[in-house]
Amino acid sequence: MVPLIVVQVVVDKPLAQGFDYLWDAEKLGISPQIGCLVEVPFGRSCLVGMVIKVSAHSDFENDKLKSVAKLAPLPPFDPAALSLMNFASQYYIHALGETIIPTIPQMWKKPEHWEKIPQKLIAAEEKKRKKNKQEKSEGFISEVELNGEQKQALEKLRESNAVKNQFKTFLLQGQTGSGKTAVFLNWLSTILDDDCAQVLLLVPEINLTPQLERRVRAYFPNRHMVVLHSGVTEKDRGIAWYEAMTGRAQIVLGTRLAALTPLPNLRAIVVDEEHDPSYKQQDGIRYSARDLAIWRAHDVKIPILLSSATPSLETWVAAKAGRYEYIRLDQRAQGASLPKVHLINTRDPQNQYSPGDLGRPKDKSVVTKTLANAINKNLENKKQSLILINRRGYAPVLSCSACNWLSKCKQCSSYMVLHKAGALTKKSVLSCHHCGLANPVPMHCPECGNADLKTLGQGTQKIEDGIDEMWSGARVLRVDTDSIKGAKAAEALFQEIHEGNVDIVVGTQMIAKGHDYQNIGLVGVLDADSRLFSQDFRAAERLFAQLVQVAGRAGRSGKNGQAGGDIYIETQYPESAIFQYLLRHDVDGFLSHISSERQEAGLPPFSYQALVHAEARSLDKAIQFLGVLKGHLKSEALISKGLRVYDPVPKAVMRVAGIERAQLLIEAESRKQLQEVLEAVDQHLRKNSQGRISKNTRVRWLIERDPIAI
DNA sequence: AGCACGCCGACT
DNA sequence: GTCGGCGTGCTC
Repeated sequence: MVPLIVVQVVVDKPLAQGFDYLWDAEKLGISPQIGCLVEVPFGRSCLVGMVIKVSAHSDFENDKLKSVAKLAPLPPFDPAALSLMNFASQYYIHALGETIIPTIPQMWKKPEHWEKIPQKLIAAEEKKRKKNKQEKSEGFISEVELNGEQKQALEKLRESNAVKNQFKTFLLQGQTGSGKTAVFLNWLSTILDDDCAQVLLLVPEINLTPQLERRVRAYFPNRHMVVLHSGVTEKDRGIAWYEAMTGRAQIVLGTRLAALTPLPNLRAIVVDEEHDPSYKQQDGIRYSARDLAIWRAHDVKIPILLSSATPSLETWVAAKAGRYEYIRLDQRAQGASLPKVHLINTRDPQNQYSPGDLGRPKDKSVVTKTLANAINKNLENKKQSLILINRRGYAPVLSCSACNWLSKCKQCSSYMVLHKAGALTKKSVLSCHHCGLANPVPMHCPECGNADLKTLGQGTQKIEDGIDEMWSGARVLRVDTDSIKGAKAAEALFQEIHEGNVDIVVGTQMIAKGHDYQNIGLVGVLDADSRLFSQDFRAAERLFAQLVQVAGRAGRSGKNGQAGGDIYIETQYPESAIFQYLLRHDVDGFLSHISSERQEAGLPPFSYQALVHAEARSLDKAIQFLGVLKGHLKSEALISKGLRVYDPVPKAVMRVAGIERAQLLIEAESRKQLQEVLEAVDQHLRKNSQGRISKNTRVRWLIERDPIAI
């Protein structure tokens, strides 16, 4: 009698349990191991799943057990990868199968192709060997070129290398141009002296450019590096992931999705621009790649470095409290100087055009006179200007001058944005940025028939038009997600800027991310006020970080003792604290200021939050559903001291694509307390749901831990 | 989640 | 008579 081998498998379904299967060792070739990727019959179809338990018996009726159909040609996940998955699943209240399976590239989730994979890998290897020779690298700054401060920072980091198996979190804080990248790349390169070691370098969802990739590569000419981000093709991603999880790739450079890649020989992690909101996954399992990276470093006892010019308050507070080792770079490397910040009070008539002014445009100017003069001067100096406006399209709303009609979206509680015809779009449209609905632009008001429709507000297109008109001789380029279709187009546009074929760039925040420009003399920010008074308590923190970042783009040009650039911010509220700290480049002052504000209000990082999201056909149903949930928590005495459950409220954008949305905020004094209540919420909701839809009310729900927007 | 089964209304 | 609505239950 052959002994029974039973494996427990989790699949990509919102089911908390695993399912038992028989393991036919003869058919599958080897004995089962935890972490194996398998194909199993499930219901009437087949699914890929992961083995999470191996045993000799099953609690399930043994004669109803099915057998594992296939085994992937993949080594099992290493124990650390599995413990990371387990942690993420518990912490973010997400089924284990739904946590693991989506992190596996598509290439490995097609059992019908598993036989062919070994050949594919060999072919890819061949192809790469040929290509490898042509790869360029640039931007290498050797250790001897580092300034004193950088050397000291590197020394501190290296001290941690000397102690094996030690978890330590570092915060490397330094303004743009202080040479943070050179410090951590030199650090990683010493860690990679060990041939087996793997390092993970996380970067935000910037348009990962060949530029950045080349720079990292320059430091590790003899090391095997892979890149993982959404722009990498499925096939390349599958291979890169395989090389990472088998320990062959020594450097893994990637965006948040790389944070969940198994790395059996991981020795160090760097999270660059650690404050960046794109580290937070916004659908499926809503994890923070930065937080998971820290947990991971702790779990496998390795150092982790968080790097930023404007750390998140969470990180900054931890560093101040001594929980993280705090390393500062306060000088600017390579002689670059800080940009000068100018606040333009838009309410001051001196800053605006008056009727008799020379050079005044026919229509209302899209920029203040003061900014226009600065742009003029900058043009004369043969420098490029960057104009920032965080609004795509021509105008955010279309309105009727006779009645009160506004271009509201039929399906959402938001307005449709006017996009004018251009190089990429043949026709002008009214488009909803929430549901994607696009309608032709009406010639007459749909309500009263009036032909005089007016635009309200301004977006990148309108600014581009206005700038074009005011500086007809200048070469103007617009950069936003509308002007960039596909990563190649992006690279081409940035190339234009780098080569100096553009005088004025108009764009959204995306132009400030990740790119080092050499000839930007001026940055103008047009819509800072729109984010000054937001409902979201983190809005100020985010705006400040973005402004510091764009300011840094201007400063870059101040190399070799030249004057740094200028940043002009148009605002009605120049006296507000955020701008005053920016004026003095006082990052710590600002963080200290919002830190005490948060502490007083009991907000994160001085408390821990979670949201329960609810979606339904009617808002009442969603609110009621959350109200009932709150009632249940109360009646079961789950709301203890130190825990606050707020009243359910509609979401900021209440309706999207016809679905009404509400949320319930839960706030706790400790992580443990929050964990307990969230597990109770999950259990209770699960009991009355199929998947994530409540049985009787048909409300779809979702728990989100550590939300970054409320 | 996805799918089958099952029990009630307006239709070729 | 049946096509189809979605309430309920199951997936090893």
